[in-house]
Amino acid sequence: MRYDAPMGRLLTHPYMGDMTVAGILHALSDPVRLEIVSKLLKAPRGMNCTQTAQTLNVAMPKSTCSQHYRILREAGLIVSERRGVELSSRVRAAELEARFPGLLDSILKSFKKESAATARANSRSDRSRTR
Amino acid sequence: MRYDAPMGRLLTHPYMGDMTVAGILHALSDPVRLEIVSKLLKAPRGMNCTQTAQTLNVAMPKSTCSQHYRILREAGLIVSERRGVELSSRVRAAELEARFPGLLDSILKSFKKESAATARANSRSDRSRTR
DNA sequence: GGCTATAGTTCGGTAATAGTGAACTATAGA
DNA sequence: TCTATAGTTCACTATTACCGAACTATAGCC
Repeated sequence: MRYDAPMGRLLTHPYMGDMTVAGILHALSDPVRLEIVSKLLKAPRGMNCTQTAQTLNVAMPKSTCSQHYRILREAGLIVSERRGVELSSRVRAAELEARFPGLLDSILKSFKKESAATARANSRSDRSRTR
Repeated sequence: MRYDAPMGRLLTHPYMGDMTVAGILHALSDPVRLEIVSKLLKAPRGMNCTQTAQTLNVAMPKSTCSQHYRILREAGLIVSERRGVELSSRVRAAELEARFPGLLDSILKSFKKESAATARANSRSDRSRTR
């Protein structure tokens, strides 16, 4: 039920029809992966592991990053293709939207709201600490 | 960061402010729990473990059912209160909607769509098997 | 071709989490 | 108090996650 991706036998992506809601929610049930997907959506040309790990300002071993990408890929959320030495990934936004309309948007909207609230809370406690 | 529920020291529920998107998605990243929540939403007076296990037409030990409820409860998705000998749970729909507008609806809408598609596929293969 | 550097995957270990039967706790009613 | 019902907790096994070390793939240079 899988097909080989353009870059060869290394990576497989599920068909859209094999995606499940539970699978998608599991893939997104981790703050790091939520962050990755939300960053990928803003990068029209895709992003690779290394770039992601840098922008995430969380120290993350590359093996861990690779696993996060694998989980997202196997859930059908992203496609990865090789560009020279690196692997560029992007969100399968149109396909996802066709299969589960509004789902990803709604999740990322909530996540954005939560992140903003957390950031506000942190900056408040920062100020109170330095006083 | 928790408060005791009305029925005593047994069950704790998180404050709404402690809910996280990742936590909610994790709680819903299981088809059984998605089913439970969707059934609970249709039962205005709440439902208990035993009823749930029966309507789910999946053989499920009560310890497993209890764990599913615990996970949903700890993620903030449901509240449980004692009614005599049984424990009645309902979805914290209004609070969820206030904190993450549209999130639960959107997830359950996708799940419903997927369930319908699966049911159609199963009935097709049933017919072809009996021919 | 070989050599080196970069990007990422896979492996192997340990740690955390899930499913489930058995034992236990809580409530209601006779 | 005794019994029945509903659910939780415990203990065990099995699956999954994290992360460092080793390995693979590609590109560029000589």
